[in-house]
Amino acid sequence: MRRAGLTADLVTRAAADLADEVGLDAVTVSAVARHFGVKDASLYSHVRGLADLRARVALLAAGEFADLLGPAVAGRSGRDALVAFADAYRDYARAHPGRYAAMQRPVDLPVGPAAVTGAGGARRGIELIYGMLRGYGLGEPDATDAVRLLRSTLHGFVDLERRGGFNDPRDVESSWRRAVAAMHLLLSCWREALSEENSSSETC
Amino acid sequence: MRRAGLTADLVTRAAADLADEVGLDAVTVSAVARHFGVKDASLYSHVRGLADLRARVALLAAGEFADLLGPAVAGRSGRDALVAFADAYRDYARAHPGRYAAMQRPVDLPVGPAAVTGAGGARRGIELIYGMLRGYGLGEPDATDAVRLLRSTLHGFVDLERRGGFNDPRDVESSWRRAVAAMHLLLSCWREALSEENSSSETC
DNA sequence: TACCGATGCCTAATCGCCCTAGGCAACTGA
DNA sequence: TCAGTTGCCTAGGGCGATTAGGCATCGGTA
Repeated sequence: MRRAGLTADLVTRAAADLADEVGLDAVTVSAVARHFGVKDASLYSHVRGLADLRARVALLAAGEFADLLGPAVAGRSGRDALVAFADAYRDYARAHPGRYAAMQRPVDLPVGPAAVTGAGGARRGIELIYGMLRGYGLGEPDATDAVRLLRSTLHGFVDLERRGGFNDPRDVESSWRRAVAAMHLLLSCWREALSEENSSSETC
Repeated sequence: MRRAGLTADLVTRAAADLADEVGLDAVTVSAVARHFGVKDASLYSHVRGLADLRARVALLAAGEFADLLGPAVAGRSGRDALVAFADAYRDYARAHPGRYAAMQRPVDLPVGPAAVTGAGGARRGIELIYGMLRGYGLGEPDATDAVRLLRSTLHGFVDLERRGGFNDPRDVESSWRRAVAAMHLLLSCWREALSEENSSSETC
């Protein structure tokens, strides 16, 4: 009987692709097994179970994501960097909805040494934002607040868009560009308008 | 044998409470049945199935949510209204994570006449934001873009917070206040800084 | 009060998926 | 060539979703 030649990596990659196609919730051990023409039980030699599989997809995605965002901002700064970062962020989420969704849930289970590389992906992503913001000259705790705001807006927009939350006929692309422009404006204004003291000012 | 006296409403409410306790994903027909001391099959007289149950929870939540947000902004305007709205939004999401999650997924299945009231909840929520923004004097398409941006940021923040996405020691409350302040600043600036033409200006 | 129809809840049964245990065959390297 | 490793399989238990069909319980009516 021919062997399918599975490995944890192959299985993870197949699961990730499946997630992008049919949604993360539809990713099932059985479905992945079917994809390889193999019985469900066979996957358990490579993956601990469903939770482990999902965690691996999350780590894979985080790595890919960071690998994509890094080059996007490399060599740019200020507004250019922000726009490139934001667009790369949204593009990835739209091209890989399942992977993106997988990334969102916290990875509880350690998955071995590969976890280091993968978890590094998530961290790397955050670091990238911090680095990007350096150009806007923010110190702590402003930088943390700004990163959180930026992450919230990017994630929120992408998440609402993915779920079909924008029904108005108005072009979503334009709304996105405006949103990114707004983020740039905000980051530029931050020190004057949003720093600790004058948090109620209208210095616009 | 005593009857449990179930109704679609009771079942929905129990499912919503369960979702808030253990997470939306853990809401199962069996679990809700157990809660009533009843067999799973019995629920199918009141609810079409799991998808229907989730849809009902979503509609219930949307209604409650709008009922909460309305009073929060009533009688306020400008920054006050925005802060009250945002806080009510976040408070609801934190107090009712399961209901909030249920609201996020689109309701595919019509659930009968009750759907009208419920779906009205979602619409009402959006209308509220539009109304609130009226104070900032935005016309179309600025208003739509601004609503989308505001929704994105609020949802994104709340979603990241719920998932434990904020790890830094820096107080999340402060970050939230800054984020809301930032939204206010943005809405105030919008016409000067973000309207169609001068989308690249730094008029801050 | 006695009856009757509606309907609430049950049993029985099927299916899909998760997961474990144990076995045999297909690869690997000596 | 052969022994050990390991990949995939069969067998089986458990749980959740869902359907079909039955009986008891309820509300209303004569």
